[in-house]
Amino acid sequence: MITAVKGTQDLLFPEVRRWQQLEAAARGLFERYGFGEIRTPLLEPTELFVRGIGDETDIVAKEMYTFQDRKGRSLTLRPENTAGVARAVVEHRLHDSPQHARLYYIGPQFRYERPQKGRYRQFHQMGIEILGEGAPGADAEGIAVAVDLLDAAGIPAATVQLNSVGCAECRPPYVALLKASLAPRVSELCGDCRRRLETNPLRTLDCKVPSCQPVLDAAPRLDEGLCAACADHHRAVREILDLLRISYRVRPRMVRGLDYYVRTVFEVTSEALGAQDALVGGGRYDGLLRALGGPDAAGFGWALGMERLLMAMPPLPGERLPRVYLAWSGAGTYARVLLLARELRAMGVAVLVEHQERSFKSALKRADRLNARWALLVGEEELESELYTLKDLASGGQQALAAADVAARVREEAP
RNA sequence: GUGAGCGUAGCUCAGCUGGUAGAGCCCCGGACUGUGGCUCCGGUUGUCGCGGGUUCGAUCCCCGUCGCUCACCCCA
Repeated sequence: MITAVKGTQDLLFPEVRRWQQLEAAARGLFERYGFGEIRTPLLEPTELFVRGIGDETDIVAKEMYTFQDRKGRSLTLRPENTAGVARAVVEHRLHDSPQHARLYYIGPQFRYERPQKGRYRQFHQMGIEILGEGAPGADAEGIAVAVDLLDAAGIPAATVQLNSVGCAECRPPYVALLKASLAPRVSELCGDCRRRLETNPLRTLDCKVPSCQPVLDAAPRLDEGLCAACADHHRAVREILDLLRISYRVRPRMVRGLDYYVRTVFEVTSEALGAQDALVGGGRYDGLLRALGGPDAAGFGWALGMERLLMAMPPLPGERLPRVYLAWSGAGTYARVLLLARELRAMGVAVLVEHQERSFKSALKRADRLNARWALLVGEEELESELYTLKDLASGGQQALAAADVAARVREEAP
């Protein structure tokens, strides 16, 4: 048996209905905030992610689906969408176009990781990008979009966690200071932190191992290492969030795994999830466009994990589909029923026809199993009178109606 | 990449210290010859993940392997 590739999955009805509703709700919200959709390729040159995300990051170092095409070019299935959007912006010179300054995307992403709850090799993200706007209001508004989306989805217990990781000016000196402070006590750190000290010293701050905490507590604080401009920016973002009545927690040690972030970084986590509890992650990425050969333009964005959001969302009530199940019996009825079904569909009614002749009893049983809202019975009597028996499967009541009246009756209820 | 748990019918699972498999659900039909849901009756479905070993005999014990799940790492 051929099975789906590890870490990928088929989305079946009715589960897929939840995806459709989430996407529709998100599109509506994004557009109310002035965002327009962008669809970028799933496949990009590997170089894009190496330069955009950073070759030292876990994503690039060990989690990419990378392969060579027939001409030997290295291609990668996108592990996230910001780099692709940035590439498109630079390529089409969208940075000067106010029309394209606010973009959103919805689509699959790929990372070669060991799957677990809330983490898949093909997963789906929706996200926004605000380009060319360096003011702190953009950060706060971007976070507001995420919060509104989670509210609309009915997510309980979601917390915004906020931090600033500085900029190209103040971060390098801080990292040097941090490294110097931790080096003498390296023996007290966990194995992971010892490794991080070499590869990405900032990440040690995020360590949850208890024995590391005293050492990290004694280390110089990231917020104290911020330059005046970064500190002002951070303060302003918090003030605007307060103004918007968006609650958040400042986590001075939160650091994110993509190299392109500067200043604001944030996450939204939910207790409704397992170990992989981040629903949304993002931040400011001034400088990314430039790193990709574009202008020195500001950027802010986030991505939301759709599988995780759906996991945390309350379930939908069951649907009655198809709306009308057409049951028939008797010689010569089938031909009439096929035409009747088309007639009803043309009038906007969802109809399912049984192609096997079966008893009304058996047909009604199937209608019930299919969770149909109505059954339309067509036998010899109906063929004769051209009045069809419409049965309400919830109440059990039924009436004889002409085709147009059947359609009208069924359409009285919103689908 | 590392660790742990689990692979028995389409699904959820049972199978006692080894004697070659069962239930519920689902599906189909009937009781009710033009009326579903409840009830009752009947019917269909298995390389016990795969390969090897131990044994008179393995779904059960051992080894390997593949898959799934959860966790670590990291992230959405």
